[in-house]
Amino acid sequence: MSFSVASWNVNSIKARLPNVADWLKAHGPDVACLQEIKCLDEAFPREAFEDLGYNVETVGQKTYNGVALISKRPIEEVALRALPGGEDDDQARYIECVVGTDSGAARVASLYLPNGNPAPGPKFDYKLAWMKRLRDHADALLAYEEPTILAGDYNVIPREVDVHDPEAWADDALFRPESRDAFSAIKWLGWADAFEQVDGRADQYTFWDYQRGAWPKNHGIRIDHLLVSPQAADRLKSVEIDRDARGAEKASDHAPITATFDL
DNA sequence: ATGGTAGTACAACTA
Repeated sequence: MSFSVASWNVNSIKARLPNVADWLKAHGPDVACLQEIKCLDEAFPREAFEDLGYNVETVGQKTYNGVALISKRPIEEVALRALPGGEDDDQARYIECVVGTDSGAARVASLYLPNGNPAPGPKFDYKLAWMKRLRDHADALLAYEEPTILAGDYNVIPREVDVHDPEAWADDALFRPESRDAFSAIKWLGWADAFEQVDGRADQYTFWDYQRGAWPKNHGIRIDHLLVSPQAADRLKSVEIDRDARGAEKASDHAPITATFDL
């Protein structure tokens, strides 16, 4: 039995609907975790996805942020519409659902971790605080001993080999030691980076800036990740980054990344 | 060292 989960920062679902719909028709993952939908829940084009066979859950926000989780499998429960511990945090960055699989169920989250630039500063402080909340929640989730996939735009470059020019990014919030250490600390709780688990090659990017010809020059970074619990890691079959989606007309600056499980 | 692009929304912010 096959169960696939994709993560894609679409950079506005309204601007990207043709790209996303075409991609879903061609690839059809069981679950797609979308980030930066940049619209309120009522403005999300849910019918377009329902017509493709997806159930739709969103945590939207006007202009910025916003996440969606769409699933061909039944959504048995919307477990969370925000990351715990953020009483004064009104940014739409997290949704967590339980979806049915052929072998039972899987827990899947779509998350959009704060960018954090410029660093240092209040935005960087917010990023690190959000990562601490994510760590605490990720630790709690492991106790369920379920197949769990935390998919999203983490805005963290984990390794030197995940950026075309490490020196140029040294002071960036996406590559600073504090960000990388916080990401590493989550993994050391017992989570695996799906890409590193099955591939781990250097120079495999998921984001290329619109500026400075980053895409044609392949000046990219790997910041979109699927962290998987042991019960999902044991069933992980493959991971694919779809660069073709980044090369399309009117593309998002992120490429989708898909993990496939024997679940 | 600056500016280059894209999206939202119509000025300026985010990335």
